[in-house]
Amino acid sequence: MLDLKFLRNNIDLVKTALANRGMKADLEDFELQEKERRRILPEMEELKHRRNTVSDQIAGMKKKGENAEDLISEMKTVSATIREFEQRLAKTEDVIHSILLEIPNIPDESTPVGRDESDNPVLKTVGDIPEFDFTPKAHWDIGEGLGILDFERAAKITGARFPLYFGAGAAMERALINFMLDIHTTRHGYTETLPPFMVNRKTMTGTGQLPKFEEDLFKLENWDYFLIPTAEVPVTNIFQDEIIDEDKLPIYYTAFTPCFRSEAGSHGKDTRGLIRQHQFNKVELVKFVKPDNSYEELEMLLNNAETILRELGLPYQVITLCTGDIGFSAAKTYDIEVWMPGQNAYREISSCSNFTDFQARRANIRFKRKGKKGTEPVHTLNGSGLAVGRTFAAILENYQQADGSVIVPEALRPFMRTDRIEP
RNA sequence: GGAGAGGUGGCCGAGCGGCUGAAGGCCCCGCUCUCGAAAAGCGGUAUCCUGCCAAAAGCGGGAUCGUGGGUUCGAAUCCCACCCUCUCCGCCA
Repeated sequence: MLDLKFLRNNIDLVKTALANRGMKADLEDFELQEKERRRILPEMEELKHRRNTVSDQIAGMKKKGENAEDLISEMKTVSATIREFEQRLAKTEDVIHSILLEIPNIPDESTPVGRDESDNPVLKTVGDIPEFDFTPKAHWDIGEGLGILDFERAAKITGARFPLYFGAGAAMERALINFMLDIHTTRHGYTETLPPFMVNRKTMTGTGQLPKFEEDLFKLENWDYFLIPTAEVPVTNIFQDEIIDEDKLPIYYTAFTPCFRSEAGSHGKDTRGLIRQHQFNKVELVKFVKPDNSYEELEMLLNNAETILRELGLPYQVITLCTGDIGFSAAKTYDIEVWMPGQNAYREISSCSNFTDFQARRANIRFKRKGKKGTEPVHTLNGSGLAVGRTFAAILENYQQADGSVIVPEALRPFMRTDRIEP
């Protein structure tokens, strides 16, 4: 959410930002409603002021045993008028608030202007792409060949786009989760958390999934609860409506959770394999920081996510998302894309973003500077560290052997009972 | 599911129709005392919106005692609904 005063004073800047994102919002209506609000407000407050002073007066008179009937009857009509003003004000404030909730964050100056994903510049490429003296297979063929993945039975149990792991496959998924959490907690200074996997509407609004993107979420019947699409949602909202002490910042949290996404509008995309599932596992990194250095923190966060890929020996590239491709709540985003030999392409495996004060304002997460008056919204950041299912797929494809077996990356071996997965 | 208790400032906790943005305490920040510290003493210390102001500071106004309604000239205090927490009983991983 943008700051009301900021928006009021920078309408043109916001218009440009929206145009760069290829979107528009009803800023004309906003200006109209905001003008209306500021017309009603002083009138109403003046009446309330009168009511407050006269009520005191009545109290004084009653104490002395004087008759206050005239004042009381006057205040009856004043109160009725106030009630009318309040209703009108509530209406315009509702409209303003709902417009505000639908305006995306302003991209940072360093976010390149562009139309869509084809305009995302590559920032760097890391690691050597493996060479094969046979035609590398896709991970779903490898996994099914090894008997560690079974999409057909998963579809029987639930439906399309659900994973089912067996044996060494299930063990490797678990090993990856432990491996990632261990690195982030022991080497990168994150505190492990294990949050709820369902959240309420307010929490979903806090991070920006609602109100605009409800169709992307799974919602429970008879409950106003949603399955989380990422741990970002429950973890960022840990400090919802709180004022954090300045010396507690920065706060780093990591969390393993399953993620649930309806993938509305992705029909026909990535229909096979682990890339696009309704349920997948992810280790997430979340930061609460002071505004002063949030972009430095983003670089560190990106590096924390990259570490996992480097440790696993997986080749990848980092791209900067352009204004046309960046998410609703983000001001700047790096995507990490892992090399998938079976598809001869880089595929997204992590997304690291600085949300600046956008989520903090929605979720009302503030901090207080020592010796200074008032509060400020914190800056929130998050990134996948990493998407576990996609990491699993990347390992199968990059470490596959001619005989159909898969070598377990060295860093992962302490977490597994084997150094090779064989049929 | 049944019975009861309760939600007040950063924290603890009093208030139960007007003089209460809210006693008292703690935390924190200044100052005094001290070579310095501790202790003690004094003072300050909520948030949001809004007017004056280029802005900051400051001053003025409004709002906020779980949330939303209601009663009243006036509500933290009374009434209704909802949410949440705790205790006991039942059920259950």
